[in-house]
Amino acid sequence: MPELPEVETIVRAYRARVTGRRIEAFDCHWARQAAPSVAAVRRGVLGRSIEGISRRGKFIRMDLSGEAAIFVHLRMSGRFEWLEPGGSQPAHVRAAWRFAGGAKLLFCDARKFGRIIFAANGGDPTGRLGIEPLSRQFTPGKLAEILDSRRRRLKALLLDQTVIAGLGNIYTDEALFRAGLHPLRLSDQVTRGQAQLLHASIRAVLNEGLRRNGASLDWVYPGGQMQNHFRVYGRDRKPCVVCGLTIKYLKVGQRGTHICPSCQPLHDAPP
DNA sequence: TGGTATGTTCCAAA
DNA sequence: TTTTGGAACATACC
Repeated sequence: MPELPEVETIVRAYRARVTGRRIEAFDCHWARQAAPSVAAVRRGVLGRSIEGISRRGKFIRMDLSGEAAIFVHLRMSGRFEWLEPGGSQPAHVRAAWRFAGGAKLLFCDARKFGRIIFAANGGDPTGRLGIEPLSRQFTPGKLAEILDSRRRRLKALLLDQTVIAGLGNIYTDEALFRAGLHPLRLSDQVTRGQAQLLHASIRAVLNEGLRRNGASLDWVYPGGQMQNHFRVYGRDRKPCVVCGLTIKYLKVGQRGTHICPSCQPLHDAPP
């Protein structure tokens, strides 16, 4: 489900609620979602306080007292819910942290793909992630270097979290559309000028997603508005907002992909 | 009923 | 060595 803007929105929404809370209990009902194990996570978090919450790529990181941290990846359908004592349980609760006072942070996940990882000195699952696309280090030159040093389809490259961390299927389609680049174009066949445009497009779609609190497409992630401002994602068989031609749906590396065949040519026109 | 889903990982094949 | 394809994970929705 969530990509960088959605995860960041969740982190911001929960920051005030979880910061400073002392964890009194942890449980997880679907064992494979907790790593290294449910018992290890419980042992690790019990008695510690949450000192901060942040995002790295699509991971949520909760720093704990005593040099430890919890990492949560929501994958396709994970979400957080807040439960006050006496409140009613939402559907698909897979794990819960109970704090002093009785309030609970719930981890709900219909598809059970999400992960909760406890790390004490090392074992940080975000270590393999690529550059943050909204960071100062992500420059047009850096993107050009990333594209040049490989020969991969643009869509596959942008979705690769070890290269750039945080883009998912939606924002990748939106960024490629705004840059006028076909998802199947090979990365080393992108000109310097196109790389610059792609860089600006990536930042623009992510920033717009943040401004609109993410995109809400189904029951999984509520509250966002970005779904009302897609230019290409989910618009197959509808007219392109730029040229009016019909938006096409194709599969690229098992992922549904939306393009305007006219605005996103596979090859540059000869001079 | 079958196809589809905002994600990642693992292995085989090219 | 690098890149891609397919399956797997598990469930809900239309």
